[in-house]
Amino acid sequence: MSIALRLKPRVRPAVSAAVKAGPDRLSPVEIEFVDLFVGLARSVKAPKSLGEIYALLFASAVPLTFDAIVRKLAMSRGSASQGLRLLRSFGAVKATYVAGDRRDHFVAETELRKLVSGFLRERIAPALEGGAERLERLTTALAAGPSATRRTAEFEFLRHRAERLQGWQRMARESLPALVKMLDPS
Amino acid sequence: MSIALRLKPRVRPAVSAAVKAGPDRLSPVEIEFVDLFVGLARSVKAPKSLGEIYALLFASAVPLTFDAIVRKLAMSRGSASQGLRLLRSFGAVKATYVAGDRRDHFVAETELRKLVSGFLRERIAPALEGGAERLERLTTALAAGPSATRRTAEFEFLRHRAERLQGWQRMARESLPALVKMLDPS
DNA sequence: CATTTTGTTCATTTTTTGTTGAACATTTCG
DNA sequence: CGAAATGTTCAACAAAAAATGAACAAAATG
Repeated sequence: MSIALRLKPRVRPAVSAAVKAGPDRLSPVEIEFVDLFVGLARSVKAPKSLGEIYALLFASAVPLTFDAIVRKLAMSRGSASQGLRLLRSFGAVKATYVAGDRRDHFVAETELRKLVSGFLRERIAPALEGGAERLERLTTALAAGPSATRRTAEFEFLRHRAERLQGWQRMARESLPALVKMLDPS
Repeated sequence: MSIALRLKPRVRPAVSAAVKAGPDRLSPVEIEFVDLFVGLARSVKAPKSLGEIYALLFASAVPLTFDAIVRKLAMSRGSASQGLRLLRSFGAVKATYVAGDRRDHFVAETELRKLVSGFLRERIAPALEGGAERLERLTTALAAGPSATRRTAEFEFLRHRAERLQGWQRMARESLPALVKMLDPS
């Protein structure tokens, strides 16, 4: 593919060549960034490719195109596409417009507050909602009365535990936003 | 195996039978608990078995033996063993002593504060440490000087980004404990 | 001691998750 | 319009993670 590019006769558009090409290999420093972020990704049990992509953007002073990401990370288009989608859904990456180039150009969002709140919004909040739903079902099943459970003491215990779960939910709804707020200034 | 048990002639020891056996099937309410906790486990990308075990203990008024867990959840001994180990490492499950029974008896820890702090201690803290280590390496690679990177502007940018990472670490070290503290009272 | 009970380890199998790449839109350009 | 550029989707493949169960260790029991 790079061969095809080279073979294609082109007028040298002064700057464009340097901008478009760039080295296909990661610099030592970039490798360190990638290494670091891949480690972080793994620790959150996110796909490695996410870490790679984010690292590359984090370490880039200029917005990078889809193609640049694919080339520099030697990664499939499919992974890049899906990785970028996820990163965007988390608000960890933004697409910026670059004049004179119809391709998307991506930039890393580096504000910790935004990253965390994106993570909470996309990963944690849904789980909490799902939990709330199930908790209702549980309460219903429980409300079927002591008839469902043999002894009343047992029944009372379960009711107590269900309440404990509600307490957890309340805590989560209160303290997670507080945590985000805590990350605000420097 | 269950056949072998049945074939083995036994004197009925009055109470012991009921204590030892218990229903091998989950009650509808227990199923709801398991369902809920398996969902939570998945959302944290923890193995399903963790959720099952914790749910069972959470919904049990009495400490359960290893064997009871294996039977009620119809799960392999291997999974139960590993699951319990992990849960204990998180402080989510405690082993209690029960007189006249040499087997371990397990109870769920239900204080959200303890669960979260265990999670942070076992899963997040190590990641942060690893990150710190890599960040040092990165800083070193960067300190190799602008010589390593072509332009000084680029170099300055990378230095800036590395500092940003240090900021993240500081934030994490400060706010995570604060979050735990926030979960304390009711 | 030999035996049973209780639980752990670990090689293997199963399941889940991530990656790849080619086919398929869609848009731009000449 | 036809060709090229740019991305996305998805079926097939690969890698990683989890579950299984039999072999093993340790402790208690008789």
